[in-house]
This record gives sequence, structure tokens and C-alpha cells, in this order.
Amino acid sequence: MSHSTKQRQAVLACLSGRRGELLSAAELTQILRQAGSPVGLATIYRHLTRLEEAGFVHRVNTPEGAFYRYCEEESSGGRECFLLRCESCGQILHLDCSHLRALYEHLERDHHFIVNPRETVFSGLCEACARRGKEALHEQP
Amino acid sequence: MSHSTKQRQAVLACLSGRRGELLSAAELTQILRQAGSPVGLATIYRHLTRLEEAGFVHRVNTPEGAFYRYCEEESSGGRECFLLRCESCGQILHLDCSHLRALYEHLERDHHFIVNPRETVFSGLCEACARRGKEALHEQP
DNA sequence: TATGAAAATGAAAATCATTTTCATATTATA
DNA sequence: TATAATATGAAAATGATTTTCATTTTCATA
Repeated sequence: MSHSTKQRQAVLACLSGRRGELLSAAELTQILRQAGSPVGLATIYRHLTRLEEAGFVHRVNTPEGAFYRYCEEESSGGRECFLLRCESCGQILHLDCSHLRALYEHLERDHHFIVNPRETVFSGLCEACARRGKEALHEQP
Repeated sequence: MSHSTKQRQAVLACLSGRRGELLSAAELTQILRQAGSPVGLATIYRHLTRLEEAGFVHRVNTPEGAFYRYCEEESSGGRECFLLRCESCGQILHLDCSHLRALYEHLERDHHFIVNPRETVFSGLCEACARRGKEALHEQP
């Protein structure tokens, strides 16, 4: 049995009020503290884990640690979203692309691998960083 | 200037002798110790970092930590390899697939995102684990 | 509305991969 | 060989996450 507590509600409410945003456990702690309802870090982690297991939030793992975001209900029309992470600036982009969906179907049908898009992060360079990198090649040292 | 030391050679030799295998720093330490040429963990990490920067090894990040493998020289005909990681059994599969290459070209051309295949790991379920999962659904509790 | 068992909390300690420090050892070159 | 640059490894530091445990809160039931 799970009890409803204000900490539990605060964590979910914070993520729910910031849809699309990816937050770390530390950022959540900070936000909740500033909002006047401080929640211990351990409790934050516990709720994030439970909320993820219950399908209310998604977790995205990066080399810099885990980030969490509110889970739009895909069952009710929400589009699956793919994640692109820029290795240079750390930004995480969301992409809805039919080619990607098709590729995942191909991997499943022809390579017997069922991709979990929520855990899969394409690592690379975003447009701005790629351009910056190119320019750097032409600069004087 | 970098000095050639037996530790440096041992690390590269170990990875080079196990092409295709993904090893953690701890596993490398273990293997080298058993082979009679122990190398300190800090030194292993230092060499792995330098070898990766120099292009001799690839690093793959997973929620369980980083893994390293010898870098086949792609410039001389080696095929780019894509990484699929089973969330259930932890196995990492290598895949050479033209659809994937095509998708990366699409992402670069149409979404201006340059994917780094070495850092990108598709997370999901391998064939065996997917089958096991399906069977489990039909089992009696 | 009281009671008590189950569940939740948070501070502090524990983990665990990785990095840094620093005193010592090794390498390459003059 | 001397010596300056570089490498080593043990131990300490880091930082994200998890666990422990004494205390507090929730909620079904009396």
C-alpha cells in the first residue's frame, strides 16, 4: 500500500508543471526548496524511482547522471519522442521523426531487437555546436 | 611528450588481444593482474582516457559505468558498428546495418544533428530476453 | 476521535565508479 | 651519468545514488 504524502505530491507536481523539461534529482531538490516545500534528497530519489516504475516519469541516463521528466500519456495520443544529446553543450533535444520510428520497427522485425526509446539517447553534436566546431578549425591559434 | 611504459603497452595489448570485447576498467585491472602484469586502477583509467583521445580505443557509456574496446581502424575498411544494449541481461550487441547508417545521414541532413555512433547505445531487449519476457506473461504465478 | 501497524521521511553513512593528489620511480635526452 | 619531464600507484577526494535507521506520518479500524 502506498500512502499519499505532500513530498510525493510535490515531486510529481513539480515535474508535471514543467513538462518537457529534464531535471536532475539535485535540481528538483533545489526547486522544491525554493518553492517552500523542501524534500530530502533521499526521498526525491525514492519517489523518482517509484514514479518511473509506475510510468509517471521517464528517466534519461547521461554520463553526467540521470534526468527525469514528466511522462506525457502516449496511450492517449501523445507522440513518442526520441532523445538527442549534444556531447558539447549537454543540451537534450526531443525529436519526433517517422524515420526513427521506422528504424525501430526495422530493428525489431529484422534484427529481433526491441528498442526502448525512453532509454535510448543519440549522442552527437547539435547544429550550433557543430557549426562552432567547424569555425574553430579555421581560427588562428 | 609521452613515455612508453610497460603499463601503457599492457593496457593497449590487452584490449588489442580482445577485439570486439567490451571491458570495464575493473575487468582490465583483473585481467592484467592475472596475466602477471598488475597495473594500478588509476593508471588504467589514465591510459584508457589517453588511448581513447588518441583514437586507439572506444568508450561506451552505460548506466553501469564505462566500457572500453579496441578500435578497429575504420579508415582502412573496418565497418562502423552500432551498439545495442539489452536492458535485461546487460549484453552489448554490435550491429552493422545500412538502415542505421542511412538514419544517421537523415538526422544529419534533415535535423542537423551529427550522431556519434561510438557514444550512442540503443537500449532495449535482445531476442532471448524478449522471448523470455513473453513466456513469463503466460506463466502461472 | 483514538490506536496502531504499515509506510514514509530525512540526516547521515555507505556505495561505487571515477578522478585527483602526491611522494616516488621511470624514461629519455643532454 | 645527470636531470628534467613524465608515469606510477596508494590513498584520499569526488559526486551521484542508495541504504540505514530512528522518528514521523498516514490511514483503516475500533
